[in-house]
Amino acid sequence: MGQKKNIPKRDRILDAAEELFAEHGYDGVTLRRIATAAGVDVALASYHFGKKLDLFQAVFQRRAATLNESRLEALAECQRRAGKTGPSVEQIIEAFLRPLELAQETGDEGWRHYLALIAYINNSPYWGPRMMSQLFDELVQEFIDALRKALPGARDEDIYWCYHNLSGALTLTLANTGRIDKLSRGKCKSADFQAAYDHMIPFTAAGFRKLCTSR
Amino acid sequence: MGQKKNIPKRDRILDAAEELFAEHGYDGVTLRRIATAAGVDVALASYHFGKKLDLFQAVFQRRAATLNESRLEALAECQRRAGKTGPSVEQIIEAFLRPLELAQETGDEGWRHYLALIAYINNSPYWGPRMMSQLFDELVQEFIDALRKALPGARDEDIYWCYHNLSGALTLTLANTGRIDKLSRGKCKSADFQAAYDHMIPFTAAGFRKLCTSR
DNA sequence: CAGACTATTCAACAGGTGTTGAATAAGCAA
DNA sequence: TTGCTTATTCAACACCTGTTGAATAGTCTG
Repeated sequence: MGQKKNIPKRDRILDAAEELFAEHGYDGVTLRRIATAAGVDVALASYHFGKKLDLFQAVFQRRAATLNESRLEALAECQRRAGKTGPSVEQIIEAFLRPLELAQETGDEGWRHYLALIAYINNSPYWGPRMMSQLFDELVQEFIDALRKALPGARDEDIYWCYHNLSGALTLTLANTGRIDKLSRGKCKSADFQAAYDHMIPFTAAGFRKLCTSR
Repeated sequence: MGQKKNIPKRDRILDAAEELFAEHGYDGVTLRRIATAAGVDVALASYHFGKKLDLFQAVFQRRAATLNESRLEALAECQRRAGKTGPSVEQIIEAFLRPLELAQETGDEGWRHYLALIAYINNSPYWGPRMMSQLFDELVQEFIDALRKALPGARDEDIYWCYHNLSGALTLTLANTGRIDKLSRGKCKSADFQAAYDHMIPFTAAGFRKLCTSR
């Protein structure tokens, strides 16, 4: 139980904030609750991170670079493998999603909480426009470019709407609300991310093909 | 500007709460802010609705019945039209989505805010499990049943995962965060709900077919 | 060791929170 | 009108919020 004593308190604050922000949102969490969960005095959060909003952004940024790198690497590798013809839609979407699954199944609960936080931010009319672009736009555009090449002749408008649908399905998966468990009466488990992506990849790939293939 | 003077103050509170809760979430809004936006004293919210949480649920419930009826009616009508063979996947999804578009384009901003609130709740690990089931499970199961008939031989697990993807795409659309506007550099507008559904219907229908058609 | 810097806690603040009870106004029946 | 009920405001409460400055402990360098 007390094995986290080794982790520096600064990091324990980030971990606690990550988990609580992901579940209750920015305003649903107080600094005192974060401090208590981290086993730390309230003032320490201010000392390390300044204002509450700065802590929120620190949590948001902590894992962003790592995540972007692993996804870009996955894209690069699938492009390498595909050779001259370029990767298929499925392969691109797989590169977009699988690194998330890996992060979620890593045993480190932090990644699961972090990705739930991304879902919270991405779905929020307030935070979404303020925070998503700065860290994820560049990555997304890379994937869009790859998709454009895999879908020659597709209208840009259609590609972006398809990506919107993919992003929505992904966001709800990351949020990990457990709703599908109830709906399906246990047949599906929202914590089973592998199953989620196994279904999401062919599902969305078929959608892209349907809308973006000239016929 | 002052044309809402006729609306009873009780309803003005609901309207203001609806809009603010949808944008900032439950904890991001104070009763005082709601009261100010409604042009009303703070205590009036408590008088009409009791606790803050009760007001939140009142907002959540106000339009639920109307919404469910219009969607069930759309399903019934598409089933009537389809006759003995039953409606196609596209037609079922259309019945699931179009009433939302109608509500959003009705000129009454309230519906747009309400649906954004649904998106907030559905994507929240805290509120989702607590609030979605009670009002929307029955409706969803009706549509799932229709989809089962339109996709004979499909495994239940696959159907539910497909519905999950549909629900995610829909949720992000309702949230109306404007992110796709930036990403597409204006080519797509998240406020253009008709365009959103025009793309979402064939996109998700193709996904259902891909995963739920035995081959 | 001293010293300097960092990390952490303690105590307190000014302001905001939801909620309540009494006071006042409005609407309506008799 | 008189009464009664509902609607609305006012004032206040006890509590919680983020933030800060001073005080204490810890860590490292010389």
